[in-house]
Amino acid sequence: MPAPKNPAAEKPGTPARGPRSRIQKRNRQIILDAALEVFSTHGFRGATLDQIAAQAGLSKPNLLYYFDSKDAIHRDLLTRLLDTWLDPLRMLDADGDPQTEIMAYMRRKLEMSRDFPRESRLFANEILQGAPRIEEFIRHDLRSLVDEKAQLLSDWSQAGRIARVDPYHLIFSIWALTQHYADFAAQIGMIRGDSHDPLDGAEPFLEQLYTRLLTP
Amino acid sequence: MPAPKNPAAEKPGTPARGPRSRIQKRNRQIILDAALEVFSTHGFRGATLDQIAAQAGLSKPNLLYYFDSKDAIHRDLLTRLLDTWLDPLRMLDADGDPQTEIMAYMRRKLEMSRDFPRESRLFANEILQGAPRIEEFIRHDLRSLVDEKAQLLSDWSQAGRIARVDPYHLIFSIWALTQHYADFAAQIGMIRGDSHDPLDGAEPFLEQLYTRLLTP
DNA sequence: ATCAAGTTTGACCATCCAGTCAAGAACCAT
DNA sequence: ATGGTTCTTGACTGGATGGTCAAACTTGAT
Repeated sequence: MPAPKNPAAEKPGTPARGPRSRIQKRNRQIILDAALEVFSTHGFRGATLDQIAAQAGLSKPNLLYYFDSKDAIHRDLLTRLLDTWLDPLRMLDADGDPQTEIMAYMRRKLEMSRDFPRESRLFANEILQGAPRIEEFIRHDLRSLVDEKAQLLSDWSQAGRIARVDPYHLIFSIWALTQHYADFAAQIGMIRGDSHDPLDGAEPFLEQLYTRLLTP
Repeated sequence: MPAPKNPAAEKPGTPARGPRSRIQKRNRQIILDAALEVFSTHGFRGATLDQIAAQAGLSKPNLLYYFDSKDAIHRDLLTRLLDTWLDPLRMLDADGDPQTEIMAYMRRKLEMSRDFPRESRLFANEILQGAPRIEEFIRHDLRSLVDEKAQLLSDWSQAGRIARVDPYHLIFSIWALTQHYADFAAQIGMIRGDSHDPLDGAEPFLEQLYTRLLTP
């Protein structure tokens, strides 16, 4: 009298906390990487499981052995992304030198565009669609962090340690300028030549820009 | 013996150059407006004809009476968009005062983000997906325009009429900073409060930023 | 009023796509 | 080697979606 299903061995997805075998770990990573590639360029609805499966070199049913659904893959990617998305801004240190700190923040964000352009595009896709899946994150985690750091920037500004600038727009400008190099890389490549690194020259330019903007 | 089809009266779409009746003109406009709304937030594949039909208050077959296909609607929107997308940069006048001209360009782009945020998001969606449908436009029209204006900026820079800046990154920075307010409006709204106008304070900030950047 | 052209739609079709399932293949502890 | 577990997949299903069509309705010139 066999049980209708193996009771303990559910889908490895959500219930089993950590991937057990080496195969699990490896394949889940392969799938997430393939899915990041596909979701970041086609958006959630524009991506198909077949595309992701092909990209991963696995069969579609095999994807669904490792993840409960297309949505679960996407959610997993977003969760991992958001975990680290705030870090650069979090590191803005109230005790450091204002200009140095802001410059370092800009540089960290630029590095993220260089090292994780697909993650940036995944995020951009989500925001473009009205951020339905990460609304809570933005309204709470991101908002409170931004409010806190804007206050810090405002204090620095008041104290004359940086020029008088609107702190929110200062933060938005860093987001816009750095993420642009990841999100619009296709356009930049077509304009400057595809062999050209889109980020070439970006850092000196942004350093010049923010030095001039922030110096009191 | 009626002809199997009315021979001259094809689909009003491509063949008939201009919409004839008042109804044609009105409904095509309604459809394009609805489609812009839906495509700009969901992307091409994420949008459905049913969504567009509902938004337009028309039936799905009726959409397809006015346009040959989903793709035709999208193509029409993009074509109309690209027609005007270059205008702000085109207006950058070699005979004007450099700082005034660049500032005016920035302001025109910011106005476009204010007045046509959906068009900006439609464009952003297209670029995020690797610009498959507008690659030719970018590689030829946009690229040659940017090259030309970059040369102009470079000349101004060499002549000491503006600070020494990388002309390409200067242009990209204007794109990034202005389009961000349209493309990431959802995020800005969630951070600053949805009742708050996302663009509030943007113009003074950008004026300050570019004044400081460009003054020699 | 009449009728031909233009407009609208319910019903339908073919394809695509997320997700299922049962059977088979690979793995691994003994 | 053996047997239970984990992994893999071909074949399938149900629903969504782009697009068709013929029949009906509306419009406007006469």
